Amino acid sequence: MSENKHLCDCKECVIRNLIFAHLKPGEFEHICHQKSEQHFKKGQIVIEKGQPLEHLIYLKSGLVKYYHQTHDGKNSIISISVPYDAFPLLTIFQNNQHATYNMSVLEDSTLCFIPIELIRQLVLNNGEFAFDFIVKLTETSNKTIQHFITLNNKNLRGRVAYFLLNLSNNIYFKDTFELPVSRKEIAELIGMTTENVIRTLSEFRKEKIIKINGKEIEITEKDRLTKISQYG
Amino acid sequence: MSENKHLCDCKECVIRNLIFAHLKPGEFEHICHQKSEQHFKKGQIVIEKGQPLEHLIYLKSGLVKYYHQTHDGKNSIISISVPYDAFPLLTIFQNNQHATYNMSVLEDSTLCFIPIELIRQLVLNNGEFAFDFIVKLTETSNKTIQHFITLNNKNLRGRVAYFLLNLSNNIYFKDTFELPVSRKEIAELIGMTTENVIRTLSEFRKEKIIKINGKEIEITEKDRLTKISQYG
DNA sequence: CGCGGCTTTGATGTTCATCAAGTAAAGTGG
DNA sequence: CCACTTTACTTGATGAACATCAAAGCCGCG
Repeated sequence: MSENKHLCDCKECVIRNLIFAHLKPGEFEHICHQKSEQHFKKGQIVIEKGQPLEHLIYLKSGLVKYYHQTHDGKNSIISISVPYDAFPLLTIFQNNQHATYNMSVLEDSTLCFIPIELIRQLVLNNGEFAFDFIVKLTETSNKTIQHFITLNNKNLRGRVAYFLLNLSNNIYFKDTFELPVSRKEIAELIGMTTENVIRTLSEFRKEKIIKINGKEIEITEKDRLTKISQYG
Repeated sequence: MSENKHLCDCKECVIRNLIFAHLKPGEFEHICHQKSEQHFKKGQIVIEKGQPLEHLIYLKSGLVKYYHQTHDGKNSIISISVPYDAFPLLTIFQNNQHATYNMSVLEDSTLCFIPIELIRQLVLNNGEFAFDFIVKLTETSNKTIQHFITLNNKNLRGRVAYFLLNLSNNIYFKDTFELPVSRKEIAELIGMTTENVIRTLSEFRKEKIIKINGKEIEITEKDRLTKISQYG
């Protein structure tokens, strides 16, 4: 490629290395010109179940949740996504292009919108891209299914422990961190009531397994927490 | 293609219309020569979690289950697959080619084994195939996730009703049918104990919503069953 | 014909959701 | 910036839903 005054900022984007690793230069430019970025404020709803879906919606910065709402208004969080997570891949290419889940923003976030038609063309014309796409899709799908299986085999203490350990080991990579979500959202994610999330956290505090200061959590006895999570 | 004495029997196979709709003639022959068929008897295990996975394992006839086993030996059934179901797609192309779930046979079954490498080549070289593959993958994944969400939002009566209606409406397309699984397997599929599955079925019988004769079920009051499934 | 797995029902206990009530924190409008 | 309102958090008490335990009948299979 020759030099270009307006360097496409997609080139800096980490997504590139995740699902766009095998793009040819022309394809890359194309995406860059058709994509758009949008900012959302905490709490804003990005898309609701049933709405027409015309873009692959990717998280550049911030935090989002995908959730399901029952007829009586109870929410179940299916996944909380950090930037460059592959979960959005699961939500496109399905029954006549309508959103399967609700998506809203947990923190102020920047989202990237890429027309689905563009992705479809890439799949059709670039085998390596298609393969990468499938691998990511499979991994994400299995991770999500595994999440549900795991929860169904744990009691309340096990679930809360599992949630805390997941944050510590897979997201923040340290033992002290800020909870990115409310107690209510924890409850919706791990399938219990808000009261019982709080109760269980308090128990852990009294048992000196964790320290709590508002949204700040410090895991002081990771071994015990791990055992509780494994439950037996 | 010129005439061929040994017509490939894949040509008759329904799978063709599901994920192999867009194969070019040469590709088709190739699959046909590399695939192999195997018969399994009721109860036999086809593959266990962690074993190397070298084939896309497709169900031609019979019934199989994919399940997860906890450390203390309890099973959760993730999916029960009828012939030509797309669930097997979810199980290939993942972390270094090892099985994610256990797979065993619920009835005497015929399975078709297609080398994964062959599928990979198809994805790389045939964009339409890749696209079909992705759509099926997405649909199956969402159906499975939906299964878990649905269960988590139902009480025991709702779950059993949902299970029966699923068989009646989506599998057998009639109101009288043979249960293809034991009470224990129903329990493992919808996340409750065997005793409570039986108890709930008995309740429905006493309430004259269904008739039971061993494994034969007749749904006599589908409306009420549907309401119970919707729960509220 | 007897053994083991599947099925069924009842009795009991535990886990968890629900209800209630109060405190702390965080928006909101004047 | 403060009064006001709303939302988030916390703890305790209660009851319902469900798992577990126990015991017996049934069926298929060697």
